[in-house]
Amino acid sequence: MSSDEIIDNVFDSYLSGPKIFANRDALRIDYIPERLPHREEHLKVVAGVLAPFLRGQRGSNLFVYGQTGTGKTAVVRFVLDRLQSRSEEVGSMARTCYVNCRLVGTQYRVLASLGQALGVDVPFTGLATTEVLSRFKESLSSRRILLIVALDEIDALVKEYGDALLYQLTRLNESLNYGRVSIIGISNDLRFKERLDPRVLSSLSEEEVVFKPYTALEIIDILRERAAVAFQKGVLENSALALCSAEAAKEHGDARRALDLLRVAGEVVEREGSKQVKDIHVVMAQKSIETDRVSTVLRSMPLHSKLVLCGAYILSAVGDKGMVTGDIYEVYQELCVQSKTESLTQRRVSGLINELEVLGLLNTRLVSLGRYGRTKRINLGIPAESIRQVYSDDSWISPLLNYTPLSLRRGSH
DNA sequence: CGTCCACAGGAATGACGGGCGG
DNA sequence: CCGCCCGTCATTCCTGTGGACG
Repeated sequence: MSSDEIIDNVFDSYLSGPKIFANRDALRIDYIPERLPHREEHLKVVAGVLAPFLRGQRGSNLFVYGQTGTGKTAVVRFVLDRLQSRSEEVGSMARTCYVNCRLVGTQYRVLASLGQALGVDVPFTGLATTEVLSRFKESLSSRRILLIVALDEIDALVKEYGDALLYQLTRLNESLNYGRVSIIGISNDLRFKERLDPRVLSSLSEEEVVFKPYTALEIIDILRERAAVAFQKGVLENSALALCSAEAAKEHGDARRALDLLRVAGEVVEREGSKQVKDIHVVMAQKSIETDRVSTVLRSMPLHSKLVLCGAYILSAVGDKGMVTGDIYEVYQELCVQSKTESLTQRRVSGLINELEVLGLLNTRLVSLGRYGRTKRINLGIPAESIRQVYSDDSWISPLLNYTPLSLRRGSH
């Protein structure tokens, strides 16, 4: 069979197979649905805070807090959309602007996107931040605009750059003759408030909404709404849907996780050419999401992290469980010799081990062995097999997978 | 009961690379 | 295009520490 034929076969079987999705996008996280089940109260609060804008008055600033996948972004964007269109109907000067701080990146670019929302021309670069700010002010003031700024993942911005920009924005109204600004800050890290100047904090959280995680039952309702749009009729089994929500509920009620799971399950079914999404597909989806995650980090890690992990892999295979930092460092150094790489210091490797732990690739526990020192006991956080699998087609690492450490060469110890 | 092991992990400093402003 | 600045990664040097051993 020629390559062309192979490809055509795949395409054909895809096209001729049963159709699973009606509108796959409805399961994506940036999709704004028609209804937001179990967020009626929050919608009311947010809409209430913003309502004064339609009468040309400034509403309060608002701080929205909640863990990932609790509907913060969806609720805020939903209300902003409605407000924008109502505002145009009644001819108010209220405008809205939504910015994801983490995606946009820097203070400058956040400010630039605010400017663009007003139609101000801001070059990608070249202007001082204060210059952008004053153009922004000028535009607000001259056109008497009431602007609602939603800053999503605001914690990322503050973590990187401090609260200087927020300070400017919260104080903007004092120096404006006409036009007003309100801020909606969205964060999933409550501790980030501690980093704020008290003046900024009190101004930002004039009003506050906390989004609690969804319960498993609530997630079922959400999935049902989305699934009705996303899937063809009769394709999705109820129990599969319930399983998705149960799994997501385990993870602090993360609706985003549930939607991902459901989408991937649908894709699994599509690929294998079956007609229905069943429990088994959800389980497969879960595995596939996890292995995807693991194999991307494993592949994208810097070389020395790979070598350290590889050392841990070798030691764990030897079975001599109870490896500690020193053991890994020793093997790591040998691996460096093998691959003709300069080795890093123990201090650094100790840091790398901590990073690997954060990624969930290693489990570590601080232990004291008394007379024999104080160190970290380390285990693999993922199956050894997945490490072997991913690294066996890495030309740098694969020759090292079967290396035998010197300490074991003569069979002693 | 004090020692002292084998590290943990903080602070200061240096090398490097990439983007920004002029 | 160049110099400057800033962030990241790494090194060096350091102080801290739980508990078995003597």
